Amino acid sequence: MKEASAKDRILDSAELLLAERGLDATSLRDITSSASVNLAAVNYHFRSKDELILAVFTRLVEPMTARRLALLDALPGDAPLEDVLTCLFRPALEMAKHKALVARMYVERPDLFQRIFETHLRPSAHRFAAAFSQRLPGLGATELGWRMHFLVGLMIHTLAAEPILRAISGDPAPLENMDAVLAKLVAFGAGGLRAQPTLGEEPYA
Amino acid sequence: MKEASAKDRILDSAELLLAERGLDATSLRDITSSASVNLAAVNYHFRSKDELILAVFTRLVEPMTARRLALLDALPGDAPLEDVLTCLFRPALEMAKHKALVARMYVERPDLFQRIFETHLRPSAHRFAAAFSQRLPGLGATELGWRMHFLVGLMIHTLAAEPILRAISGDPAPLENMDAVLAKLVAFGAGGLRAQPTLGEEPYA
DNA sequence: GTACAATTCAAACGAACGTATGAAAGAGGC
DNA sequence: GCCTCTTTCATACGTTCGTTTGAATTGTAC
Repeated sequence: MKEASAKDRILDSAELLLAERGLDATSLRDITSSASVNLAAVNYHFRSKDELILAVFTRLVEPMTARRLALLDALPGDAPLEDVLTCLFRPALEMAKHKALVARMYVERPDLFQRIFETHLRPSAHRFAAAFSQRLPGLGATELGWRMHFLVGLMIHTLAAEPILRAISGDPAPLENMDAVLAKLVAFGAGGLRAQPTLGEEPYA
Repeated sequence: MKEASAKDRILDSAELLLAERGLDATSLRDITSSASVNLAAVNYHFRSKDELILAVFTRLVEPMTARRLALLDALPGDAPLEDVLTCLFRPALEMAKHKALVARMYVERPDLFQRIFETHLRPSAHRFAAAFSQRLPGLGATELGWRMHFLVGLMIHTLAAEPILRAISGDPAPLENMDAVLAKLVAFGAGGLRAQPTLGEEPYA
């Protein structure tokens, strides 16, 4: 049993705590004491708290994107819309227990989120846009952009909502049954994508 | 032209700054200097920062709920699903320039959000659930609960996404044309609500 | 073993935060 | 005028934060 390096232990603890408590609310002291390393180790291995957050997020997003594209590539060309949505949603739901981090990043640090989006998310977004467009011939690029934006909303909200769902529903682990949640997400998303497009024109993307 | 009271000026400044910068990231000193009041005024008129946040949020949510119910009550019994969704979404989009506050509250302070939900949102949620259920006879209570959860996700995400949309699309005010956004939200939401329900059973609510 | 780089450590820095205090100023009734 | 209650004010308290420093320790190659 190899000991994990200090750098990795910091990443692990940060991933857990940042998702659990929030970005601002988690101090470097929380992280380093949880990781059993010295406080200064963060600024030695990473350069600042922001860079640490970025590293945590990158480590989380990179395999997710890879998995998404792998699933999409493995899909037959005539696969239904629902299957494409599954390729998009499943890897997000699979992200261990740290789903909330994406949502926190999204609203607390849009500046950092955008950096991740440009480098890791935008290329795969284009791939999915093409897959959707092929299956929704009546939809213009503008309308599709908005609808993909809505899909992101469904996803991020569901990832972030575990504590809320727990409080509201009383279920201690409402996202436990991943496949059931995934099925509901896919059904709703497909229904929304297939809706009759509106008439107004809006610039987007 | 009557001068606004210190209490109201604090609420106004807090509403603006909290939505703009985030809950933790906005200090009481930011708020009081923007409102041109003494720092101690916050702890005099409200008891703490948390109570101030709660007051800001309550002042925002109360008329929104009232407007929602008013719109819903004015709806003919045979109005289509889309009209019910409009009653739900329009008041949210109408909330001046401080829409992002709802989303920030949602992910940064779920504890405070839940207090607001219980007192101001849950009753109207039941009214809307009934309106939806009546128009979607095939949908069980569990499935409807999840789909309303998805609707909240659409809404909160759209409210929160202005800075992201601005960064991604380049449009300086992508939510400016409220009616167009509303139409897209309603179309997508109605499509999702009408989708074929999944088979799995999940406890909810 | 010795030299050199990489890592860890305890300790401290200045800044910013929410909150509290007690005196000063203002408003209204008499 | 004076008394009382409300509101404002400057100032300070104690805490926590991200970051830095310089010495101690560990690892590695010769």
